[in-house]
Amino acid sequence: MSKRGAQLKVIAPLAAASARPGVPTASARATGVAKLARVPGAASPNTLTGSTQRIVDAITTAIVERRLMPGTKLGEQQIADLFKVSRTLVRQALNQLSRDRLITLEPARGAFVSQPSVDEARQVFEVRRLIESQMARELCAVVTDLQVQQLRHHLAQESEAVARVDVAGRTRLLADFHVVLARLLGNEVLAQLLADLLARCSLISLMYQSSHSAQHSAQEHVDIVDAIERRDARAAARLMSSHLGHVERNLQLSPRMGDLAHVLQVTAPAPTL
Amino acid sequence: MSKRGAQLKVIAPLAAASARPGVPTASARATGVAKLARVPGAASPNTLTGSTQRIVDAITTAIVERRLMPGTKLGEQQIADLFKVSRTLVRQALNQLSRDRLITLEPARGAFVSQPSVDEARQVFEVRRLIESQMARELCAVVTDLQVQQLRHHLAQESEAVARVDVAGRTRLLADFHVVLARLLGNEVLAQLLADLLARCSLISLMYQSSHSAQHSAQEHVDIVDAIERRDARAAARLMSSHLGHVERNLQLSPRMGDLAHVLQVTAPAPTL
DNA sequence: TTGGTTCAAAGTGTATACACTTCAGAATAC
DNA sequence: GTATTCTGAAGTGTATACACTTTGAACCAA
Repeated sequence: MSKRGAQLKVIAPLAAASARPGVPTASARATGVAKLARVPGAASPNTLTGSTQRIVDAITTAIVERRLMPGTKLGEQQIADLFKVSRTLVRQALNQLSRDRLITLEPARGAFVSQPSVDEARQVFEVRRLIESQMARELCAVVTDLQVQQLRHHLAQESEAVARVDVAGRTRLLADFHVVLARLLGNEVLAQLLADLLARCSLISLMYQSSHSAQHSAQEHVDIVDAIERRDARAAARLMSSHLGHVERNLQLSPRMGDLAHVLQVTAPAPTL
Repeated sequence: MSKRGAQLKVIAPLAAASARPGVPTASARATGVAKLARVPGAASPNTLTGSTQRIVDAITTAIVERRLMPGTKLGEQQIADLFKVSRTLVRQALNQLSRDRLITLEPARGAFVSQPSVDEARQVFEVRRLIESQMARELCAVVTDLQVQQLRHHLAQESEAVARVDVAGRTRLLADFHVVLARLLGNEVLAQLLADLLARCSLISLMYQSSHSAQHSAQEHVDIVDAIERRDARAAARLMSSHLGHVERNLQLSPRMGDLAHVLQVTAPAPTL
């Protein structure tokens, strides 16, 4: 009883200061939606409507920053109390999150942080390879020197975060790198699509205990930008592909001993069998 | 008053017989969600929960089959009455649809069938080219003879629908072709991603009056499958890319005379200026 | 102890109620 | 006659209420 109550305390700090900028994941959609609603001065009434977005962002961040583990139950009333809103808004938020595959809704049972299967993990990475290698290739044809500078700036931030062992920050930056590339193509649709995939990847890599060092990832990012700066399309595509390959191979996708849940393919509580 | 009431009658027939199978678009997600919820015998209780999915499917189909034109307002109570449910479920459905970009929610004003901008249209097609050309290339490496047969079967259905001028059917089949290709790669994540993009494309092509003949599309599909059968990766990718290029170029993306709404960049009702 | 049954607490699913915004038309001022 | 303000109907945003499902523990039987 009190156990479950404690589980969710992890979101509590976010309920207050959840307006933090720069969350790279699914919350990026907020920007897109705001863009579609061309109401000129609708900034402050948006804040009212955005109260469900606040919840989405908080939970997304909590998942990505590993404060909510896969399988955790998200009770509606519990979250409603934390954010001081009614279940109505919480349900809206949970629906959005389930659409992003960050949580799974089980009918009449509730919402749980998703436990992506090994298959799903492989597929997500395959899609990323497919999209991002091509993206890197095409970027070489249109990238400007100024944009390369922007990329360098991002890389600098990455290595800085790695150096000072800022786990949350570096995780965000390492993921952001890929969205930044997409955005350089001037294609917001692509950027959002990738942002969604990356949020799923965060969940996947925290579920399957990635052993891929942040240091290593950052270096591979540098290599990719080098290739892009040289306008070497083939190398850029190849490096991107192998980078994603490395990340994927460093996941413990073959179930390890001791990780009974994966071995037995059990999702949540064991069925009555 | 009665005018708006009449506008929405177009969904009415669907409210009854909306369980039609094979809608290729966003409703495909239903399958995915069902797959994630591994509850064994949860088929019949799902029907209850699926009452909001019924609404999503009906509206999706209505939009794709051009019975709901871009800009049409979707009043919550109106839809609720049609489907004999409360606004709660309607709002859930509208939220999902807005997530798919099929409708646009304007705060405190309501839901409208989306009017994708020219920019958005271009970006969606760019993403499709990026994804699908690569997809066709990779498919050549793994496709089996049996799968080629399946593709031939699909092509046969396409040309049949084209022959008997079954507009709704051929539209669905022509879009489905691309999802079928994705599914042959065995990647459900990719398939769903593409399904979403295709739903947006339906909206785009009906908004910008595509002049691309179904006949022509079907023939290009045949060419693509021919290349795949020969395992000619380069040709398959090139044909897919040019196919999508043709479809895009046949959209009236440069605003035509007489299409005041586009020329003036007005979204819905003209502002007070 | 093991297995099955019953029942109440907890939680989700849907409907309804109420507050607040938008919008159009009437009334008023100039 | 035009422009402005006011007002109420219509509609959206959020909260609350109630019905139904799930769940787990107590209880009983073998």
